[in-house]
Amino acid sequence: MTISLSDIAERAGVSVKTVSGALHGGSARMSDETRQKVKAIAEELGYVTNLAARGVRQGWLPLVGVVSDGLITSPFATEIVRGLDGAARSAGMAVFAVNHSSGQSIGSVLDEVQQFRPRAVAYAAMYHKDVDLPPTLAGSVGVMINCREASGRVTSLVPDEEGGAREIVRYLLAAGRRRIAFINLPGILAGSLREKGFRAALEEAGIDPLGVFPAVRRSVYSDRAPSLVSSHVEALLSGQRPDAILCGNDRVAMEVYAALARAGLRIPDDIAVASFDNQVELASRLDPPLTTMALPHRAMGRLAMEILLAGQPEPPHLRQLPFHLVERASV
Amino acid sequence: MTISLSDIAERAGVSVKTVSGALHGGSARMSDETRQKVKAIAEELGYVTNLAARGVRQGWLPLVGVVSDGLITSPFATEIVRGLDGAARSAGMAVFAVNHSSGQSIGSVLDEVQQFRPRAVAYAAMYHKDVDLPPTLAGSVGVMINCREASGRVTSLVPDEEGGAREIVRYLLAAGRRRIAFINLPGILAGSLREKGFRAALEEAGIDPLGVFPAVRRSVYSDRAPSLVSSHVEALLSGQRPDAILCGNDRVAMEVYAALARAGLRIPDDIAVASFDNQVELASRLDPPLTTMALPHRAMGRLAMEILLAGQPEPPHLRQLPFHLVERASV
DNA sequence: AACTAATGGGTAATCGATAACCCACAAAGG
DNA sequence: CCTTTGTGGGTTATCGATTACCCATTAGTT
Repeated sequence: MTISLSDIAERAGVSVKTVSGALHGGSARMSDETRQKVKAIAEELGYVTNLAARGVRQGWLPLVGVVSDGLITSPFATEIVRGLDGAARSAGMAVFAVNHSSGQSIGSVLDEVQQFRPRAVAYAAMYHKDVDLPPTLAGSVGVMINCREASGRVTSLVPDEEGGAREIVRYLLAAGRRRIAFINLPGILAGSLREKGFRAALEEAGIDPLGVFPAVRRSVYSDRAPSLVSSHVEALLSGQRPDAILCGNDRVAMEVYAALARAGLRIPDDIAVASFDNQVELASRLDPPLTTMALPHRAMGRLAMEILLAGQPEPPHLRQLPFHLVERASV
Repeated sequence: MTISLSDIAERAGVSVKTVSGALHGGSARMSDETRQKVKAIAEELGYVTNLAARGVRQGWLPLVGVVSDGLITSPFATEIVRGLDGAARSAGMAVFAVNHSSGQSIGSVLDEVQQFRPRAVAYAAMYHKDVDLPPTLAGSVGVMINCREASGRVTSLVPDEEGGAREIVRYLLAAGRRRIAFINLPGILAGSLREKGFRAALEEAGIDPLGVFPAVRRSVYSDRAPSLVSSHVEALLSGQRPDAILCGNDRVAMEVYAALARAGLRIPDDIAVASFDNQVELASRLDPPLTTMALPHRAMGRLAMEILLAGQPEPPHLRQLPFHLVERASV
């Protein structure tokens, strides 16, 4: 029971193509009078463009498909969508997000998206990782976000983990800290890259790292299992006490805060704490508020959309985007 | 350069309609041989259904539009989408999320969605609130999620705040707690409804509440502003000490934990702490893990989709969904 | 053997919007 | 006065899939 162009045409006493031209074809030649009349009638009837119909003709819908590795759930991932959405909107496109649940193959999810004939498709990972796209599918994905595509056939946007780690360590050094420890996230790509940056920054200052510890996350399903973070902190404090602890993420920092509080140490006077993520709700509410490196999620989203919608695609490459230091009171 | 039914038809030496029947019309009468041959060729050519084309004919695309009040950003809101998505998937529908940014009118966002001719549209709020849908638009929204529609023209699904509060208080009472305080969230609908439940549960047990405090959130933009939560806790401790503190959400609970730690009190031995939200990342990581009432977000999403896709719509009504107690170690 | 019924499949219209093409008319130029 | 140019707008084909309708063949009935 929706209104179509022909309803408007009939009512206005003109042809369908004239209505189409008046409403959508910006430059279609036609008297201003006709255009106004058609627009008025369209408005009156409550006409809403049928993009499906246009899509058949055009061969695509004004959609950009975003296949994400798991549901867009984390606060950082949301930032990716925010970046994508902003850029898409200004190009008259809508973002169509589909999650790649663990049971499915990438191919089947991509097919699911392709059914809607999107203008372009991106693949986004929830955390920085390596992703293998089957060779046949490389052509249907325009950009990989927050992950490195192994074959190099697709442009990938990732955070510059190494550079980010270097920057925060330099910042700690500039603040006069010398005995710096790193409670890192184990077993993930970001962790190993950051460790490289961490060591490089200390090396260039001629300082030895006080230690790099893996922080095992406390599983959601075993609430009673103690975290390794506090034992790492205790180990650190029992030796040559550090004057700064760099944490793999804000949640680790939260545990570090608790452990330091138990030991009666003040932040940042006795020990500075810094981390990665800038999970605002958490970082800004800790006491003292946490200094942390914000991931370039929004920028990755925005850039991804620009690449997707650009007429002339660049040759595939890996692009590393810089972190952004958020200074609060913990250093 | 995509494959269409006619490409397959040509290759198979049959008509387009036969191909259509073989691939999509499950019950179309046709020899098994033909069907298999067509399917094989479709597979070989990598055919992907063009939903836009089907959509023109059908009058709608297999999409359910979800207009959300701000970007789907909070972890709880994600649960709504998860619920919607699961139910949509099993009905062969995809969820098309569009965010209602503050600058836009609801009408214009709805039009934006309607352009894609979705099968149904829902409106979801990020936190429990009242929403006024302009009368003209009431017809185009099938369900309101996490908000109450004022006119009563649209079915609304909301958490049963009052019941949830009653339940957690009864739980505290059952655990032997008698002097219970409530550090609530001020100025929001959920807060006032929970307060009713809080008082009701205590009243039915013949116990006076130890106090209800509004907790002013520390603004993200003024990191240095002290939270009122800790002063509330201090006030509580200086009087007749409570044996349980119910918190408006997990973040408030986090601040309460910190304040109690400073006062040298143990949880739950000296004071039990409970709250609302079940923000898993936070609640399960606090020490001790936090007992909290989980919001029925996933259930609201699932039920919303069922209502949207049900053939026979019920008359509009307000439906309150129960919270779910997540027992951890803080009580 | 003729007639009905079922089966397999083709023809062509249709959905709504767009676009290539054509036509009628008026103004301008020679 | 005739031709050119431009302007406003209609005709009709098209995109890809679906569907109402029709036709041919074969199997089953009497």
